[in-house]
Amino acid sequence: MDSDLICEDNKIHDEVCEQVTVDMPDENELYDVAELFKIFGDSTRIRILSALAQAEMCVCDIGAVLNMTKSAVSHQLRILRQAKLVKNRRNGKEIFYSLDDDHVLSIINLALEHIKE
Amino acid sequence: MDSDLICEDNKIHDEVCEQVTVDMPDENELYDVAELFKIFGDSTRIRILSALAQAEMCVCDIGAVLNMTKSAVSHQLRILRQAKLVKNRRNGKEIFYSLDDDHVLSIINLALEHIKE
DNA sequence: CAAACAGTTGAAGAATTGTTCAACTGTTAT
DNA sequence: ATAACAGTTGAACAATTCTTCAACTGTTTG
Repeated sequence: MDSDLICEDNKIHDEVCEQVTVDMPDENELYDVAELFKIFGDSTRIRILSALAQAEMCVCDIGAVLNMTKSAVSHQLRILRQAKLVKNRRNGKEIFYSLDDDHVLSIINLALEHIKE
Repeated sequence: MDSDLICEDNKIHDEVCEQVTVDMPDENELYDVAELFKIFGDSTRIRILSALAQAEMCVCDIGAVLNMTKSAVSHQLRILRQAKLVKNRRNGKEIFYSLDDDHVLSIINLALEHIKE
């Protein structure tokens, strides 16, 4: 990872590298962005979010709509909850989930647009 | 995955489920969106894309800026290439990479906005 | 209080993924 | 032609991740 790195000595390359290095967004921000995308990067979770985009739903019903066990749904909902992408409220035995933020949908929709090309 | 599924017989639930099922986006589209996000969901790739957002660069220089081996960079570039997120052109010994599409950046930037809250 | 249902949780196993290493291709310069 | 450099590739290994299963908590109802 040392002798393997740099192109032959070349001022133009060095200048570009330095400029890009300086202008790079904050390392931690990029890390957080990647973490966010990692959560979107699973078809099960995207399907859950798409379902919740249409109606507040309980775990059981999400499972019914997506043909998954309650357990599998619950595991994914925990991840979505920790990422603050969904919120929930209890009503008797049932726990209803909904999107936490409209931002979530705009990101998915932007990606959907990109796909259709 | 059968007896585990549906809430107690309840017309309201059934109606919501049916409506959501009908209105769900196409299964394959959601799958493709998840695949796209999966590619964004790695900090190495996000860093590469962020670097390329600022300047066209060769593999060596990307490695220098991000402190990675050429091999690791190349492996990730292949994934980005296959997803049509970056394009390349050869110039002598060097191969210069750049973003394939401005769409790419708007998705990342939207996510960056979401992060900052 | 006991049964029934909604939901959560942890462990286990399979599958996927990212990096490294070594060997390879392709281009340039001596 | 051969050495040197830029880049790619496949195998191997470690690490992460998703689902299933079984056991658990919490709430309602008989």
